[in-house]
Amino acid sequence: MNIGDVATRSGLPPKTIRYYEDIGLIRPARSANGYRCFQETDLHKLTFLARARELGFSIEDCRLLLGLYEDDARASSDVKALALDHLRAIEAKIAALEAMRATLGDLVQACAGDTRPDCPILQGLARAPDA
Amino acid sequence: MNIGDVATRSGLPPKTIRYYEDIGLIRPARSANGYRCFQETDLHKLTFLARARELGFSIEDCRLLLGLYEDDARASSDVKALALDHLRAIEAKIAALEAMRATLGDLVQACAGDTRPDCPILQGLARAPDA
DNA sequence: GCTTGACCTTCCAGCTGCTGGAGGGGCTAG
DNA sequence: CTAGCCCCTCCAGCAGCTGGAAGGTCAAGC
Repeated sequence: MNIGDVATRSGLPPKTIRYYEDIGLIRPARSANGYRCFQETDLHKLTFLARARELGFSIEDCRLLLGLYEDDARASSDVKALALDHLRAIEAKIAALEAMRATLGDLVQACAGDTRPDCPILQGLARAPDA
Repeated sequence: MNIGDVATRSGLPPKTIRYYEDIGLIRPARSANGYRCFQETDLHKLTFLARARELGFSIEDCRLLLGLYEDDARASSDVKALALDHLRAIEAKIAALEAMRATLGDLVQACAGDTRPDCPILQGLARAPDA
């Protein structure tokens, strides 16, 4: 398979696939003409990567996950620990965003949104956050 | 005031303040020795920026907000529109993260997390997302 | 007067995770 | 034999800083 085929099949753009090779996540073979020549296993790894990325895992996490994926002697506890850490990070991000939403939502609601210059949003930004 | 003072008072690192000058968000005066010389108005702008950033506004949004902040003839509707757009973006991010949390949470719960290699998390990543 | 140390300056490089584009080669069909 | 699509590499850039090098300045203490 050429890169275009695995791109279509994995859902990842060719550029991204080249990048993943660059940073050592995959090591596709090469044809005589220099084209990357992907096997089914490469495709599996790419779809695995695509899904891990969709779940928000960092590239370095993906590297570890891929290592575990390929290691038949892995302990599922290692995978779970990684996933749990990431889950906590996601939850922290959600909490931070929800705090933003709450504050911003209040400000937006307080703002008349008309032609006058008075604006609680700007006032809120200029004032101390908890004042 | 020197940069260290405004850094302490605004909560922004000196590096960030220099960066904000670089990209034209602020224009502090200079002392004879070349040091940046901040007025109270600069400090106000910096704290404004710090809070806008805390609420997740992009630098370009901050630039617009700062322009509105300084424009006595602004219409609050302009501010509100910007804030509302950003609020929608935050909500979209929350939704995306909550989808991740749900999927990842299910996988984590299904995983025994012991010394055996069987791992629903890895299986989930290898399998189609909706399959 | 001199040193020490904290502060200030500029500039360049790097982080994440791609993405766009330039400049060039290969391959297939008409 | 040319058109058009695919492939290649390499370099630059996005956001929003952050770290570090190399050097100037200033106040305090000896």
